[in-house]
Amino acid sequence: MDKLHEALRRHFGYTSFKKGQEEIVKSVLEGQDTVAMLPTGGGKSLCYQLPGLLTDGTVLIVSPLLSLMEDQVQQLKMRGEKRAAAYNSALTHQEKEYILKQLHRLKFLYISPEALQSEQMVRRLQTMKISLFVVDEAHCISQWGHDFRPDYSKLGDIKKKLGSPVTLALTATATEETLKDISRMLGLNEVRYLIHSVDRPNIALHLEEVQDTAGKNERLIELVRKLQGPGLVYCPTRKWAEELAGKIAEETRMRTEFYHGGMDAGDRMLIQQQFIRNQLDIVCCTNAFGMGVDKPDVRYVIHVNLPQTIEAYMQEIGRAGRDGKQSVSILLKAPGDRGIQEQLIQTEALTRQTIDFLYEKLADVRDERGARESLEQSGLTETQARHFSHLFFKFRHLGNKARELIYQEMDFRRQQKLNKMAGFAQITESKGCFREGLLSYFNETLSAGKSGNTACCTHCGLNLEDYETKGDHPFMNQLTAWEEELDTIFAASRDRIC
DNA sequence: CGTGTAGCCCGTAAGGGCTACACGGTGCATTACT
Repeated sequence: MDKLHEALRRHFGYTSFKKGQEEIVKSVLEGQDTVAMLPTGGGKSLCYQLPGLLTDGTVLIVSPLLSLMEDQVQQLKMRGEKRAAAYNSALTHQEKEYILKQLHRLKFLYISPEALQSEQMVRRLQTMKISLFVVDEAHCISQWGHDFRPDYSKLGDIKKKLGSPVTLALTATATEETLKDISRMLGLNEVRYLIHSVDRPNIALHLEEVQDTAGKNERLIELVRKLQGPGLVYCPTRKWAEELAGKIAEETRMRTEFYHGGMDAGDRMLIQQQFIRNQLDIVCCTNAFGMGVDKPDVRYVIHVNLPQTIEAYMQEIGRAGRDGKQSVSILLKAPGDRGIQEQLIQTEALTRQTIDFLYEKLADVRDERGARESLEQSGLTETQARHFSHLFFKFRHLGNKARELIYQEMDFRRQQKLNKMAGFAQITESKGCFREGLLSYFNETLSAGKSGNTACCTHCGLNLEDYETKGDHPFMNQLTAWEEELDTIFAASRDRIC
């Protein structure tokens, strides 16, 4: 047994790596900046935890969600690794101070891109040895870094300030364009790409045209009534998710809940846990749902509207069938589908005149914080203000060209991504294979062995009846005896806490 | 762009029909207050 496998066994208790892990571990241990794709549930955290344990210094992990950080830290602690902590706004003043003091003793530090902007934190990190700089869910850099969470685009600078430690960016789904964007934004030069196919052969692809919104809702009820669950229904708006959940619950009596970013953290956590523990049949959600939800047996994912990007679509349908069993994804489309997404993009966009006006207004502003305040006073939303001030400071040194660049950045990027998604959805008008069409956006071709696979897509002879509930029980996921018992225990302890 | 709703008209009154208008996703952090 070589050293690596020996360490794998000793620290994690595994005798072999999962697909793709070993390459990634070796790559970073060789000191190579690496951008890697690994299927969700494929054991991403091991890819930095094992190298971290085998080298001196601290592993710094940038993570997009507070809940993900908490999960990871807890898992490490449960495995007996106490030198792990998360640093973010969920902490009190005292806790933050404590972590800053103990920083050099940590093996794994999880942090949000925003918290990593803190000068105090950076100064402390500069005095330490960072063995590995990790960006988890690295597609967020490209997906959010340009507008929604600009601090993601500043990770490259931070990395440099920390003396450019070995960097590892991890994601499950990214087009070639996104992978390049990630490397560029992180300022990686000689980067090694460890890529696998984004294809998930056990997820059948079905697209279906309906008349209008009423038609979608009607068809959806029909589908969830028949399909074997559990399932996810992705909706474009919070309201739609709530109404659908109500309607499904009423008409099918299946255990249905909704989930979106407007709910408080406790409710969100509860729904997520219930879904994972098979106490719900269906969750109607917005794009807020999914990251960090590692449920193996989701049998279908239905979209009642176009997602905004192909990558979002991939991520979302990819939540089905993690156990490798046959699952199905269904996109219900209707003529005016682009409308909502277009509008969502537009509400954050600014006109040329507004940009000119605001550009003048910011002339004397010194820092981003001041800029944001001033912009919000001018009536911009929080997101708009952050986006604009980010672009302002990025381009202002270019003088006259700056405004034009800001204008282009604000308008086009997201529009283009939506165009591609809408372009893909038009595939129903051809006779082509959906899977081939979809993979082409990732510069992939369908690997051999597909012929005769009727579970591929609508145009390859997919039969939705194969995904319907069979057997006597109208509801899936009847709890087994021990699960029920466990539940009573949990419920009891929950009551005590409340 | 599409949907839902508030408010108006009509005028036996009630409620149907119309127009105008608002609204729409993703999460970090931070603040001053009860």
